[in-house]
Amino acid sequence: MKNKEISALFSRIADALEIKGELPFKVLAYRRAAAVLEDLGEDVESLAEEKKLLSVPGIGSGTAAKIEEYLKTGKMKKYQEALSGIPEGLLDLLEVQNLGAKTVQLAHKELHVRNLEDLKKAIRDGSLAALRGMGEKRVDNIRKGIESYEKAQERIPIYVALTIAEDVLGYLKGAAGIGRVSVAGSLRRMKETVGDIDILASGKNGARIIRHLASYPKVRRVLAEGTTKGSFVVASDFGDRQVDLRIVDDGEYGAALQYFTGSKAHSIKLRGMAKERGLKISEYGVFRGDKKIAGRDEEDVYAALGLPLFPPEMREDRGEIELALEGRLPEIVDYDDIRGDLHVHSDWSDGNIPLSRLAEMGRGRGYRYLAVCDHSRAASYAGGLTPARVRLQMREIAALNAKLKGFRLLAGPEVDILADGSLDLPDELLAELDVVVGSIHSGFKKNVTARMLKAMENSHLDIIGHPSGRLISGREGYNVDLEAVLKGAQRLGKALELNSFYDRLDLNEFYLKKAKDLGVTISLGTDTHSSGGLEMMRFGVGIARRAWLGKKDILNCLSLERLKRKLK
DNA sequence: GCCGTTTTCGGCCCGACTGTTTTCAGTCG
Repeated sequence: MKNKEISALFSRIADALEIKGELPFKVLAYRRAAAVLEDLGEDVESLAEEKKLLSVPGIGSGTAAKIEEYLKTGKMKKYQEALSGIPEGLLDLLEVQNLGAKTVQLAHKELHVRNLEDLKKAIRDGSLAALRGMGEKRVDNIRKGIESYEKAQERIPIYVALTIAEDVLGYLKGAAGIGRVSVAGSLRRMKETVGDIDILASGKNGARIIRHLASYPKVRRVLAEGTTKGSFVVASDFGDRQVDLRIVDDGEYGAALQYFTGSKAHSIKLRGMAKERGLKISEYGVFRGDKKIAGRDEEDVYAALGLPLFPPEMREDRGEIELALEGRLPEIVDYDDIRGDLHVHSDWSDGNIPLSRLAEMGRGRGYRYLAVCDHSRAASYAGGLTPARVRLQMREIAALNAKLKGFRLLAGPEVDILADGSLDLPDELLAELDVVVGSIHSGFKKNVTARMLKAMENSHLDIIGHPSGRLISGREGYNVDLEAVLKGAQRLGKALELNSFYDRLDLNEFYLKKAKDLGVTISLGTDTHSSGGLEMMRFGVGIARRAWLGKKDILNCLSLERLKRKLK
């Protein structure tokens, strides 16, 4: 897939044009094209072959031609042209907070700044501060921007972001005069990683609420502090992270929540629609002329445009608005539709929770079942179980189940898919188990596609675990053709896992969407190894919702009885 | 550069905050 590659080119073109002072809308168009490509589920190359590039919103005749040129020749003339006269290191400066194209352009023109080192020098010797429109404070802010840029603030995993956000939310609720309060932004939309943490609150005295948060002991630095808006650096177990807080009147809360939840593309489309209908949407409400017609609740804002209240996870401008207008918005899975967890480890292999405790934890969450999926012997590093140990564990599970009412532990190892695609436990044993998850744990680059396909030929296998093998924190994943695996799963009637551990979220939302389109069933498992692990289910469901999966697409929305029928 | 049940030309989301300015420009989301 060359999606990312081409997206990066467009992004660089946008940066270069912006520094050169090109028409802002042109820059925006390249940015939009880059963002669309980055987020595109389809392979841009196959789209180009099928002559469907123009059907992608944000791709027009200009960018389509450039994509085709690049696919054909490996080059893009516009790219060379845009970057001519721009030193390599200059574009990177746009990543620095508080430093935008205008200032970069100025520093380049007046001081011949070519890269970060030059910029730092210009700050040190005072030449930057001496430029027109600059001054001590602006330079100081740029210096701080460089500081955090050099700390290479990567994107924040959703689990980390939500932990910090809920901590701040708890503190904010103690503020005098505070009304409603919620997370917003990409965190509310449950993206797998977020850039920053957005929180919205309503209240009469915004300045006081913002001061309240500024005095939170975990706030290390106040970046901005106004009457409606504040930015803070908050300390956490996961490092310092930026939290943005906005305060609005309670009567504007719905409009503000809609606006600050985004996504940007979704909101821009709404604003365009509003304009067509003689309305105006802002974070303060929906207006006809000077008259406010909605704003207190999100639902009213959407209703003013004849739209339903979209689940935040669907607000990505991926066709949801058009479908809703036709009354065909799909119903997606809810957080409490999940009847059980289909991937947890116990202290029999590399987990640290006894079976009896797992059963209590599962029941405590209102589940009807929990699949105990300890590793098989090939995963020796994880204390993988031999066939004899598997049988022993099955007996203990049966004994526990005999004592449980309305809840079952399911016996189901996470069996290794070996180098030749066979499974790491004998067929006659697999036949006796409730559920069989097959996963790759070694040989990430070796014939992974063929091995997975062969494993799926085994009639005892039910689910392929973490099919891509990627870790969000930085492991690329298997060398695998997921399209082929999806088609194999469709043909052989197997389920694929959505591993819901926050650093995996594997399959990702794009392949999940494809799975849904192919009618492939998805199984949600948290890959729990320790206490708190079951909580990861919310991230899996969040991603499932982003992929528009419904109850019927998900194995563990089934009752125990129907699940058992489906598995055997 | 993209886009169109008002348009193939002429629009393109819009407001807060900050710092530099005597009324606004840059940056951000």
